[in-house]
This record gives sequence, C-alpha cells and structure tokens, in this order.
Amino acid sequence: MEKIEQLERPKSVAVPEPTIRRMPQYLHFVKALHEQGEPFVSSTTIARMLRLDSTQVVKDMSYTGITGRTRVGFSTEELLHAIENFLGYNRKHEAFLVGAGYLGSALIQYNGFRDSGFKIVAAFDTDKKKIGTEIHGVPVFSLEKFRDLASRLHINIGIITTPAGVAQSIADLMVVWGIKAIWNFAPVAISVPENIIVQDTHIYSNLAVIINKLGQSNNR
Amino acid sequence: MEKIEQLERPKSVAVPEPTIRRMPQYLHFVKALHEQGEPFVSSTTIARMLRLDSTQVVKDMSYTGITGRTRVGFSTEELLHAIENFLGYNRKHEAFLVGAGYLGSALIQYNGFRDSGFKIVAAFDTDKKKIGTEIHGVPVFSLEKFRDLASRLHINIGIITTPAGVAQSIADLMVVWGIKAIWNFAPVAISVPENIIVQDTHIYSNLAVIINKLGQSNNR
DNA sequence: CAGTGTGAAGTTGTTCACAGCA
DNA sequence: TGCTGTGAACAACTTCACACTG
Repeated sequence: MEKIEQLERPKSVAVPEPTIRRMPQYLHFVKALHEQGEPFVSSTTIARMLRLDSTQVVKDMSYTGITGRTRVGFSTEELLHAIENFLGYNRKHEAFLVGAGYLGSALIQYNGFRDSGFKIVAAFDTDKKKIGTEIHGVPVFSLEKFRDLASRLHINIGIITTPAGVAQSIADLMVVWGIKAIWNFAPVAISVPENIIVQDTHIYSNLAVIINKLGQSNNR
Repeated sequence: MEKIEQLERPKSVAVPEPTIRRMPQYLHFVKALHEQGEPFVSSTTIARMLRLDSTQVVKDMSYTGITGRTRVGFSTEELLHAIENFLGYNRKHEAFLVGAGYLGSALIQYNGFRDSGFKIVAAFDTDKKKIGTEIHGVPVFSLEKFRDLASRLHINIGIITTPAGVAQSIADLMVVWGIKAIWNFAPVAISVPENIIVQDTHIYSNLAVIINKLGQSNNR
C-alpha cells in the first residue's frame, strides 16, 4: 500500500543537495566553454577543472536529464540549457534585501548572479541616510515600504544582511509580509514557521575550516 | 601491518568537517549566553536554538574535550574557552585580501569575525583610485606590495574577492608569494598545488538550493 | 580506448537506543 | 526525570567496478 503511494510520483527522485550546490559551478564553466565556441565537453574535463570525481559529474548531469555522446561528451549548448532549466534560471526570481550595508551592497553587485534570472530588485534599511539612495541601480527604501512593495511585485525571496541583533525580528516581519524563502547572512540561526524556506549562509564557517586545516598542516 | 601503521596516531580522531562548520555558531550562541550571565547551558537548549539534533550537539561538544555535568549541562564559561581553543581563536590569524570592491569591503567590516582572533590586516587592488585609501581602518595597497608585506608580517592566509576572470592568476601569485591557505570568493574553482589549502566560498550555491526548494514547494 | 551510464561497495555523517548519573 | 555520553543502526553521498558504445 505504502509502496504504491510512493510510486505515484516516480519522476522526481529527490536531487541530492550537494548536487544542487555544484550546479552553478557547472553552469559557470560550461557557459564559458560555450561562449568560446567549444561544441562539446566531457565529464572528465569538467571534473578536472572543478576538481571533482568524473563519475560524480556524470551522476550530477543525469539529474538534468541530459544525455551525452560516448567518446565525445556533452554538447555545451544542450548542457547549458539543461542546467539553466534545472536551476530555474529561465524563470525569473526576484528578491528584496534588508540591510543596505557593505554586505548588502556586495550582494547587489555580485556578478555571480549575472544572467542567472536572479535579481535583487530593492533594498531596505532603517538608516535615513541610506533611504532614497541607489546601490548599483537598486533603490533603497524605508523598511516600512517592504510589505506593500512585496505584495505588489509578488516578491517571495527575502535576503537578510543586517547585524545579528535584528536578524530574527526582520525574519519575523518577512514571514508576516508573505515572504516564502529567506536567505540569511547574519551570523545567527533564524527560526521561522515550517513552511518557510531558510538558507543560513555563515561566511564564518568557511573560515573555521581554513583555520582548522592550517593548524593541522602545521602539526605535520 | 597497515593497521599498526594507522594506530600510531590515535589521539586526533579527525573531526568531521560539518562539526567544524557548526563550531562558530555554537561559539556565537554560547558567548551571548555567557555575556548575559547564564552559567550553564544544556545540549538540548543549544540544539533547539540552532535547530539541530541534541545528540549531534553532544557529539560535537565532545570534540572540544569539554565534559558536561549531568542534569545541568555545560558551563558556558568552560564551553566558551573550549570552543575558542578548538577553533584556534586564541591564536592570531591574519590575512591579506585582494580585490577591494564591495565584497572585499563587506568582509573587512563583517562583524562575524569580531573577537575571533581573525583579522584582515591589509587589502590590495590594482585600481589606482583605491590604492592609498582605507576601508574600515584597513589600508589598501598596490598589489605589488603584497609579497614584501606578506613575508614581513608572516601572513599565510590570502583572500580573493576579485572578479572571476583574474582569480586564478591572483591565486597563482599568492602561492608564489608564500601564502599557505586561500579563501576564494570568486565564482570559479581555483587550482593550486596540493600543499596549499583552498576554500571556495560560492555564495551562488546557496541561492541554487533556495530556488530549488521554492520550485518544489510550488509544485505541492 | 575514451567516453557514458549505472548498480554495488565504501565512506562519512546523523540519528537512535540505551546505560549512567544526580 | 532530564541530562551526558557512547556504541550501533541508519541515511546520504561518493567512489569503485564494470557493462556498453562509437
């Protein structure tokens, strides 16, 4: 009984999160190849450049639904579209950002998002000096305008680049204001209702890994 | 024979990387508790706040060498020191940053690093307008000064916040100039000799996960 | 033979189950 | 009972082994 239930939806076999995380890298690399006129690329080549295992690359590619030619590899053009489609980059994803400091500004102008379908369309802050200005063409509004603008523009992604102390309260507001996914850069964990997606990005964690490895290599 | 070889070094049981990544979060939370005068904290409390499994927390704590009191939890003070020691935050870690744009500036002033023993002591750029200025008290030098200053100040961590196109060449230079660990924020994978530590921080990847989850929840 | 594609084995990390303690 | 601490079961991800193809 249970089994049959599960078989109802056979196609989406739950893509491993690590695979999803690697996709943008594949996209970046394949796009570069395609732009310089390379018609094909093999998993081995991708693996070498991205320092991955080649069968890993093959497995990851299979999730996009693409099928390669033996001895030749994958068509860069096909692959490009397959990955973009997988990542949802052909659909539009617009976000509001709260906290127009350095980090917020960095995200707004981050070129990694270029041609990804993702765009930060407005920033919000409580600092009167920032309100009314623009960062890289993106306007900075008073936080009070968030709710109204979000519903009018159908925004469902909110980015938090505020100091740690106010991050939770901003998250709470975002939820009330109809945001479905929160991308949090403040160095604290954020609590939200179950149905809201949260992605905490703790820059800090990467530093911890570096320092740890550095310490180990000194001991050797 | 092989087995005996492995048993030679029994004490350092290789800390799982996810554990290392969680440590800074523990530190942040425990520090806050300690500052507001809380003498003890249990793994259950930490787990609830950080949305983790409580046995996970216990396991992680065991790597710091700390031992808790049953029914009471861990002394916040002891825990604080144990984690700081684990992370190497009592030692000093100084870094040079190349690419003094928004992202570089954001890192320099990022308060997540406050009292972590980690400090970006100088920034480097090729843009003449930036050279000679200061970002949050950190001087911006011409890239040519990197080598000399790095050896004089014994810097072994390099941060790359340049555009993707030049990231690899900057990494190559850093290696030649004696850097031991590279923290890369450019949206490309960087290749370095085996003995050099690299941590690629692809902001992008987190976005991919968010968009993917959003897509899934819309289908439901 | 240099590729894709895939099931099986191995590894790593997480969660469970339970002993011990105050 | 509510906590620490730990070995065992489980789940997720990666790597290996090999069949297949032009």
